Amino acid sequence: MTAIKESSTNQQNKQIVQACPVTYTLERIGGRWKPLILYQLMAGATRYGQLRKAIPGITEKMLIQHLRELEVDNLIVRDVKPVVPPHVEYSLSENGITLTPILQAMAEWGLARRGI
Amino acid sequence: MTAIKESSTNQQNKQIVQACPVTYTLERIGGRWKPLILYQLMAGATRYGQLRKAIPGITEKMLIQHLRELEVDNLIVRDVKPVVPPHVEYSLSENGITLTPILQAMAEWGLARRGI
DNA sequence: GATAGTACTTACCCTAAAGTATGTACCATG
DNA sequence: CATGGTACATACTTTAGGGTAAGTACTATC
Repeated sequence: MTAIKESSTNQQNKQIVQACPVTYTLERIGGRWKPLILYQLMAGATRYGQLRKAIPGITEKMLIQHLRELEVDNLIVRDVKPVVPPHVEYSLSENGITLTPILQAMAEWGLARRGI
Repeated sequence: MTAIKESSTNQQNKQIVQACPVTYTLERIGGRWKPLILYQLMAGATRYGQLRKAIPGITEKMLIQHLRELEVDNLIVRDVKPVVPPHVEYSLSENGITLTPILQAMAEWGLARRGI
């Protein structure tokens, strides 16, 4: 139960800025680790532990937090196998798959501009 | 003269994450107001004051800060006419123009997913 | 000499995002 | 009954991005 905050200018501006559809999109795929997570999942369904190993530097808190956000935004699917020890697989949703051309375009653009 | 900071994990992770070309791209076009600024400039060269009026909510500090970053990243060009009162025009650089298909793709994606 | 108009600049504050550290649940195995 | 393995959860701290408010430079015009 998060309290309703007084609308600070910061909050107001968040709303204003969301009128821009590009901003809307950036808010779904932004965040420090989301591109890396999405990249991993573009290669196919992946377990939680695999993601953690595949993305050096990410903490468990950040990993799970971003996974939850991506799930809420309907970009990925979380599949829990009812076994023990737990086995949880993440994969791109149909909606998430529609991001791949955009991510690829951004990857190409980035590769072409930076030094290495 | 900004002091050289001890490499906090936060800093380290920034480096790590930049290995991802998508992250590199997002860092150029991210920031709350950059998409809106770029959108305005996609319509053609625009003066500082026009930008400020065209983007409701933005403060002068944020506008100039983002303009400077975009200029440093060679995405926009700053053209100062030597008159008084000052007359400064901003426009997309050739490099900046290469972003338009990506921004358009993101705009379409965003428009298709959100409510209104 | 006060005001206006454009394009900034700078010192300070506040908050949201990211990071740290530790704990939980479940069962199998030794 | 302690340990290991998987997939989380949560309280707390730090940092960087964004916002506030006020000031600057230049000249023309009243």
